[in-house]
Parts: sequence; structure tokens; C-alpha cells
Amino acid sequence: MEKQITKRQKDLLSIIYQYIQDSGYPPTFEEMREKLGVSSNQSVVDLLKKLLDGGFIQRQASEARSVAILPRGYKALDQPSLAPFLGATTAGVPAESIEITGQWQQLSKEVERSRDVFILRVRGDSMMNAGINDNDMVLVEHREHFIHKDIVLAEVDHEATIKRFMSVDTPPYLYLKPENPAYENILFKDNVELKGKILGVLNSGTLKPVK
Amino acid sequence: MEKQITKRQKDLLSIIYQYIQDSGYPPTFEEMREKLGVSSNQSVVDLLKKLLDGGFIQRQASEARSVAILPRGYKALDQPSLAPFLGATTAGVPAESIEITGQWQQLSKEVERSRDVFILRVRGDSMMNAGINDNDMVLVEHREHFIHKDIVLAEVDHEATIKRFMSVDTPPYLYLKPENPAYENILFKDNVELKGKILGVLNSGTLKPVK
DNA sequence: ATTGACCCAGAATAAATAGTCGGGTATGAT
DNA sequence: ATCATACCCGACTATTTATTCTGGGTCAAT
Repeated sequence: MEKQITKRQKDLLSIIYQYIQDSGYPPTFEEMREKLGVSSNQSVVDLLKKLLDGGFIQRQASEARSVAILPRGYKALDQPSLAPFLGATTAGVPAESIEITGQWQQLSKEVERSRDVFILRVRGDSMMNAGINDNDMVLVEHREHFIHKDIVLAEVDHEATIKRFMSVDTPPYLYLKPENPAYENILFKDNVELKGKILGVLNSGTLKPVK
Repeated sequence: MEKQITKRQKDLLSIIYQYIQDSGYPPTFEEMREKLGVSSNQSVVDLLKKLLDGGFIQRQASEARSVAILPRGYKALDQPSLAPFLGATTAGVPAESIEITGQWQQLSKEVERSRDVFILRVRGDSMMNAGINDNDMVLVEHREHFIHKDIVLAEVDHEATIKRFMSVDTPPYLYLKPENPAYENILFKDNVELKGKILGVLNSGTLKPVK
């Protein structure tokens, strides 16, 4: 059983989160102590230790303002994670043919928990029959699971590409299909990884869902 | 004429940006000095002063790791601005009826420079005939200028609301029109400010442009 | 009743960090 | 020529900040 966060730990975590939101950088021990409303910074030391052990935060010993909130910490706060996720998101997409131009991050817990979306610029015309053209910007959602006919961001031999995911009950069962007859299907081997689902195309101020 | 950023200043700005991306918090003078490849931290002091005067960064005197990059700094770097913009963006939208749930940020410089988009959750049904319903999430772009029939985010008496912007050549010339007969038109007086244009609705994983 | 998890007080110490002083060089404009 | 600007050097000081120490308290579970 995973260690649960306690009330007081959550207080501190929230203080750290708010401070970073407000100022752009983390608080000092003294500032945390003050906001916690205690008179000893030993309390801060103790609580930080717990948060650290619980995997809610990370920090560099002996370095000022070096605390950062980890994904688990954001989850404990029911807060969306913003900038800290950028690195993680883009790190998974070592694209040559696709240029990473931005990101968008999901938010409210009610609608779609753990939404994780980013934006790519498409290079190439392999999906033109699906309305995705060279130079288009597409909105991609990180996913683990896909269904038949999803348009997916795939990594083939460490090259990022966009194709339609096909799952049929005759051989070859699973393959990637370009929406352009000039290109060939791609069969699933261990060199194929699916990274996300294309939700829509962004162009000239409008957002068009893909089908 | 605005003060231009110099090569060396841009170097430092870039170092700060990268450091924050990597670690989640800003660097110390010493770290900046090292990355700049100089031997005196006076150099860092000088450069930071210039960046400060130029409006590229802000910081708290005598506080460790207190530097933050301002919008102008991001622009100088040709970088999209992420978290730092959240505060600025939301600050302009003191909404009661609309809950701010997130933001989406700027794309590539080539396509639409200075794009500035965020996400709201709609409260109320005054636009239901335009396909915008209670609880929907909408994508809003900050704008200064609007054309006839744009669906806009307006602030009326400091209350945020979404309506259709109407510009006709008979009185009352300019007004806001709800897409729901149960509501009344709103005429333009000095209590109305337009904040942005609604680009589309986000729901269950798809993005539907509004018309 | 005792233990351990959690939390707090008040201080002292050690280390990291920002800021200062008094220069120097090179470049381009007036 | 001299001035201003941008940038740099090296050593030093002042302040902020993290850490350690010594000693508590409560409360729930064993």
C-alpha cells in the first residue's frame, strides 16, 4: 500500500504549489515555516522529508529554493501539472519529421482526469486524405490504449510519424495505415510504438476534429 | 526605440530558460556564471541588471534563485511562454459565471505570432443555440479587434460572459447578442469590454469550432 | 503502558548565495 | 580624443538559507 499524504503534508505541498504559481520559483524554508504558521523550521524539515519519501516532491540538499513538485504531488493536490510536465511530454517524442511547437495541458479533474495533450507540426503528406496536410498543426493526446481507426502518433524506428491505427481480425491483425495511396502500410514489429492519439487539426484560428 | 537585447544578454536569458525547464526552478548567480563561462559573478550581476532594465526578466533583490522570465523575455528567445503567462492571462478575466480551468499557449512564430489562447468552462445556457452549453470547455483567443458575428468573451460590469458580437449599420450599431431567446441583447456602454474570441468547444476529446 | 508517527519550540551552526569594491578591455559614436 | 556602452576580472563582505541539535507534545495502535 502506497504511503498516504497527511493533512499537514498536504498543507505544505499546497503552500509550495501556491508560492510557485505566484512568484515563479519555490519558497525558502523560512517562508514555508511562516505560511505553515509554526515557529520552528524543524517542522518544515520534517514535513519536507515526508513529502520527499512519499515521492510527492524532489529537492537538492543544501540548495536554496530547490524544491519541485512531482507528478504524484500534483495528483495529491488535485492540481493540473503545468511546466514540469513539459520536459516529460516532449522527451517522449524524439521526432525528426515533426517539430514540437507547444503544449497544452489538461486541467479540471471532473472532465478528463490525466489528460495530457501537446501540439505538433506535421511534416509530409502521408495523411492528406484524412485532412491532415503538410505544415498543419495537430493536437495530440498522450494515450496508452487505442482503438481501430484512431489516428495515432507513432514512433517507427525512433522516427515520429502520424498514421491510422488498424486493428482487424484477419492477418496482419495490427498495422498502421497512411491515408495516402502513395505510401505503404506499416506492420507492427518491435520497432513500432504508439505515443498518442491525434484529436484535431489547428489551422487559421479554428480547431477541426479529425475523423 | 525599445532597447534591443544583445548577444550576451540573450545567452544568459537562454541559460536561465533552459535551467528552469530542466530543474523547475531558477539558477543561482554562481550557476549562471559557470554556464556563461566567465570567472567573475560581477559579469552575471551586470548582465542581469541589463536584462532587468530591458524588461526581459524580473527578480527579488537578495533572494536566492528569484529570477523569472517576463513575456518580453520569452519573445526575445522566440520561445512560447508557459506557466508564467497563466497569471497574466487569468488576471484579465475576473469571472464569476465562468470558471477558469486552464490555458493553452502560443504556437509557432511562423503561423500566428502572439497567439494567446486559454480555456474556460462555461456556466449558463445563454449561448446554447450556438452549440455552447453549460459546463462546456471553450478555447478563447485574446484579441483586440473583432468582426461582426464573432462569438466573444466579454466583460460586462466586471462579470465575464460569452455572447455574439454584432456590428450593424443601423442603431444600436454595436451590441452583444445571446444565442438564446430567453436572454436580452446587451448594448455597448463603457461597462462592456471585449476580451477575446471563442475559437471552439472542447468536449470528450474532440474540438469543435464554433460558427 | 509503550511505541511510533506526527508535529512543534528555540536556538546555534554551516553552507550557499547575493552583493560590493575597484578596477580592466574593446568598440563605436560624437 | 573622449565618451558611453557592453562586457569582463578577482577578491572580498553581507545576507540569506539550509541544516543540526536538544528538547518537547499529542494521539492512535499494539
